[in-house]
Amino acid sequence: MNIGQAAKATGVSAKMIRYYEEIGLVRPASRTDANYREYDGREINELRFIKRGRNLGFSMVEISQLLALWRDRDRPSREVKAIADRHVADLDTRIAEMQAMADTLRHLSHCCAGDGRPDCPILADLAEPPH
Amino acid sequence: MNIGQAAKATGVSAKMIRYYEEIGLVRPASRTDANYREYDGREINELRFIKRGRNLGFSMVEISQLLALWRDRDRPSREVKAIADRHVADLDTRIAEMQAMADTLRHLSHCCAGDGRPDCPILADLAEPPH
DNA sequence: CTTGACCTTCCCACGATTGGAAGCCTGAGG
DNA sequence: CCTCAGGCTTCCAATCGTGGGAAGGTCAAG
Repeated sequence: MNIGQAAKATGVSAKMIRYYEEIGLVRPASRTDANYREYDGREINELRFIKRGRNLGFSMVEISQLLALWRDRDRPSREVKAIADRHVADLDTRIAEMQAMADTLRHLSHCCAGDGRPDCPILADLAEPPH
Repeated sequence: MNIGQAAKATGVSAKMIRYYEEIGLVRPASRTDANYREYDGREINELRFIKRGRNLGFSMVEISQLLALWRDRDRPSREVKAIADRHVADLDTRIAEMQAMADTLRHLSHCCAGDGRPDCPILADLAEPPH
């Protein structure tokens, strides 16, 4: 299984697979005589793990920690949960921030005629000193 | 008013003020004999406008468009509203994505004992093929 | 053997921000 | 008047995760 097939099987692009190897997230793949990387089931599973982690919004650092815990059959689930909970808290913070932005803008947009005239509460708000 | 005072007055760091000038977001500041940038009320207002736009999550491109509309006293408010609405839609999309991540993780974390034992539904989910 | 589709490494770009180094300038106190 | 801290200048680099592309080697089907 070369890098292209691994990419197709995991949803991780070949570029990214090489990058993950470069930063030490996954072990360097073994090579064929022609210097092609080759992947087996174990590596495919790790790449899928990474992909799923990215889809859940984990940073590379967090994924690296999760991978380490996954590889360790004696891990305490406490540690996994801690990482997940911290990430959820982080997501919630960012969601709240974006929600506040969206709410503010929705209100301003609602008050904006949106026609050919220049008067615009959106610009008026942006021009105001940050309250 | 030099760049440090402008930074303090607007909440935009001196680094960023220089950067905004470099990319053409704001006009190059006039200079003193000693080659120091100097800022007056007009520029301070523009920097505040940018700051407020950033706080509302607009990209630099969007802010550049909003700034242009702000400077144009004959702008149709329709255009401002369109930019704002597009941004709100974008925020809503990203909020929904992050909400889905958070919900998934909350569920998994809730099912995880979080003690000294290795069994962990969070890792189990990450290891599964992306459904 | 040719051809096209792959692989390899290497460098560059994005967006927005921060950091640092080296060198000049300003302003306040001694 | 001199000095010293701190602010200004420019330039270069790093962040994070991803994608693009060039130049060259390799594989497989026709």
